[in-house]
Amino acid sequence: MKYKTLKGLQDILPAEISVWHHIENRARGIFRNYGYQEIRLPILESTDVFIRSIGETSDIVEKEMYTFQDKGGRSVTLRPEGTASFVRAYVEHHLYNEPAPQKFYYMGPMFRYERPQAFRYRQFYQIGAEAMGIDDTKIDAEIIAMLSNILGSIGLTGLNFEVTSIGCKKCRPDYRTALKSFLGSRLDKFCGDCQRRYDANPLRILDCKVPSCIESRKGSPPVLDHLCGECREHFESLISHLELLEVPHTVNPNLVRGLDYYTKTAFEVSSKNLGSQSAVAAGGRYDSMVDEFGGPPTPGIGFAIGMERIIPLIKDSVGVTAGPDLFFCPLGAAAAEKAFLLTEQLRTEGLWVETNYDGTSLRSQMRKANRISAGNVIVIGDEELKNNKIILKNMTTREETSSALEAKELLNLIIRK
RNA sequence: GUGAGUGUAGCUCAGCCGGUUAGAGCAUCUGACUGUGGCUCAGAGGGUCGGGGGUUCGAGUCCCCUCACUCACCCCA
Repeated sequence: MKYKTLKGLQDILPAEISVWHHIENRARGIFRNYGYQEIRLPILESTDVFIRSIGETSDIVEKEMYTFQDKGGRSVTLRPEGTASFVRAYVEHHLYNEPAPQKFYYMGPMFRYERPQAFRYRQFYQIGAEAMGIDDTKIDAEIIAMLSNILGSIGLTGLNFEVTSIGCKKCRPDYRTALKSFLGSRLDKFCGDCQRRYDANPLRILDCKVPSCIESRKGSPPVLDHLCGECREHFESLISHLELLEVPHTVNPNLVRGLDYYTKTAFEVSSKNLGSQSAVAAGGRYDSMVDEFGGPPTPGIGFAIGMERIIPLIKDSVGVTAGPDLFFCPLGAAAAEKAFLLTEQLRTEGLWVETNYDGTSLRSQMRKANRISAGNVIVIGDEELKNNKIILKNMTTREETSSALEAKELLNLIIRK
């Protein structure tokens, strides 16, 4: 085979598209109820947009971006996630001047140059939402409730909602140093990965699954105890609002975000029914990002759902698309011309109609009609042309109805069923 | 970037210790008292055995290299 998709990229074929439509349609319905409006953003951005927001030392920026030079010598990058592009657009178009909260959603592909594995691709699709301009935790609880409703409406069950607070620019550095001083004294007891994490991302050590690391980190200072007054209050308020809305959730202080821009609220939804890539959606608050992009200080919160992560969980329960309303089986050249014309006429009237294009036997035409799940079949031969009468056969009930060989009458006959 | 596994028909796979024209099921197409589908039966098309090199009288099978895919680690939706 000469050409194939690039590593980690995939074609989405008609056979699987109904699952995608199902998810997108359900999500759109819920977004509407919560007042979120669609925004469509470019896939390509100036590289700085991502470096500045996601963080220079994050894994995404350090080794996962599709970055290249355009013909003008500018460094551009295929977006590895949606929020940075969104905030750029939010500031560029002064959307903060609309009444708060401003609420947006988007759907589309993201790109990360990673080694592909189960449920992880280099081009992957996300459905994301962003709520801007409100720092009250009602908006946090509301967006998590909305996420829960979307996932439920799509048909997902057995999900685990985890929430935490990762602090803000004031208290996070304090916690980081407190944690490092605790871990530093016993670093030799941790695995190689954790020793490397000590400098790169010490919080990640709290999430390591190696048994000796779990043992060695016992007694480490709890994150939530090191939040500043404002962040602690915010987190407690979030929990009480989640309880008010009856959104099921568990507090996981060791949730780690790979993006630098998050502040306070962070959350993640995972499924036990996936492989090691168990996160199906994740998000959090980003209260200083708009500011950093040159806009007025504006709080924001958002999430993204990973399409490829939820599709395997529901694909068996989503029905497949049906076949044509009508299939013509013409016998002979004159009948084929007539069928061809009627096909066109009935299509313009709103029916899905197919006809046969070659002169094969009736048996094989019927086989084809059956194979493509046609609802009805009409055989046209010399008799039918001469008498201007045909018989419409319903392929599921085998019931036969006679009719004139004329578009209007056929249309009525099929629509009535 | 690291580690392991797998590459034979469109799909799922069989192919013994190396041995003659490489098989099956499903799918596709055709046919079964020449105008009626699903079931059944018969037949046909479809393969440079991922690619290259080596060993051998002989390689789908053994060895080396390479490419691709898969899973896992890292990290993440």
